[in-house]
Amino acid sequence: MKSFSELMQEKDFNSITTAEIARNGSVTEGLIYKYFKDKKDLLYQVLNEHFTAFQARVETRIAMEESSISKLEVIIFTSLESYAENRLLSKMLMLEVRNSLAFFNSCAYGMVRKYAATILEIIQQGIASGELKPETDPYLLRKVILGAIEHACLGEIIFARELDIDHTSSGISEIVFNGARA
Amino acid sequence: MKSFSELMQEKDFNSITTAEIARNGSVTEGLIYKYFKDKKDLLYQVLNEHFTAFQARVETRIAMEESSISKLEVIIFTSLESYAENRLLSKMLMLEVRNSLAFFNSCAYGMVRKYAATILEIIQQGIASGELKPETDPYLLRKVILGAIEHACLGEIIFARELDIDHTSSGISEIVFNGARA
DNA sequence: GTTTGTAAGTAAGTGTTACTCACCTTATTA
DNA sequence: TAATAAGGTGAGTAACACTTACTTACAAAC
Repeated sequence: MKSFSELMQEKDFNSITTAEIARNGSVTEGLIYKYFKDKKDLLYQVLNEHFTAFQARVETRIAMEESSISKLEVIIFTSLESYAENRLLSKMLMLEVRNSLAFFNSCAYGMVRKYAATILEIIQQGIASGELKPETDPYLLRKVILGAIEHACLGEIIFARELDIDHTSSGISEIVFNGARA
Repeated sequence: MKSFSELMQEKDFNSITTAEIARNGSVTEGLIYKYFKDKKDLLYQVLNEHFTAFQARVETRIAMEESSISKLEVIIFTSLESYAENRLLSKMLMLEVRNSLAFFNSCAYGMVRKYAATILEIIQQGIASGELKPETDPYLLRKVILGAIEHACLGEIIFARELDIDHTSSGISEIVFNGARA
């Protein structure tokens, strides 16, 4: 996993060969398959470690917020921050991970679900407390938030443009919570 | 392209072999490479046809709307409709196309840019006419809309769940234009 | 202190698959 | 009619993920 993570800093998933991973890790190719089902399984386990750390960071931060909306704002900000901090990993996540159905059975996807569950709970609390409109579909609001976060980073990640986290996260929050209509 | 489109109805991109495409199209493998740079180029040209048809449909419909917001609502609805109508193609688009940088140099991506440009123009008109808040970042609003559309379909497409177009599109519009805050 | 079971590790494959290339055949045109 | 290009072929090749038969290290159990 260490060897693979190192190589991920240099090149994308399909360009990394199992021979390279083995060589870089000073083991033989065969050994990889003693510990990992296949090359993708190796990737998913690396992602799982990353997601676990991210989830911990998110939970620490939202514990410090009072209102549901400010919790959601913190989630938006922290997500963007994480994308910006781990550009190569994010690129892999957005471009290469989802293209296999195996991902959706992996432990890494389990962490994604946990993250999504956290967001849903906050939204439901917000509706219950009257902060959010009672007619809001919580699942749909979650989708809009997650979609906005991801799409906001997509272009900047792919084309290696810099990402203004503050402007982007406050802009998303403004649109999602207050609406774009004048 | 016809042969490849047929196979796309059955299985995903990586599972379709060039040998199969050739056999199904009653030509030899070598011939494919006379007309297409590689396997992905073939995919991109199929996508390009699809995007061109979609763009035409969108433009016809928005020409019938007066306000910027209703034009954008039409775009949201039409996009969801297109995803729902072409589930396999959409799956490929969301899961398999983006994972290669070559896509971003393809003619298919050119159509995506055109679609994005259409949305941006409408947003800018909306700001100019006072329909949308003057402080709105048009690029960010576009990202939120596009991200919301895509993410709203993602789960339903991947896990083959049915997609309620009316509920989803009106829900997205409500959040994006009026905000979720009570 | 030897046996036994298992985990760690290896080297040499194999099968699949995208892609190439030298060559043939049919149409077009000067 | 000859030249040229376009349409088409089939046998190959290189790369690469993955397998397998085998060896070594090293505990604990008897």
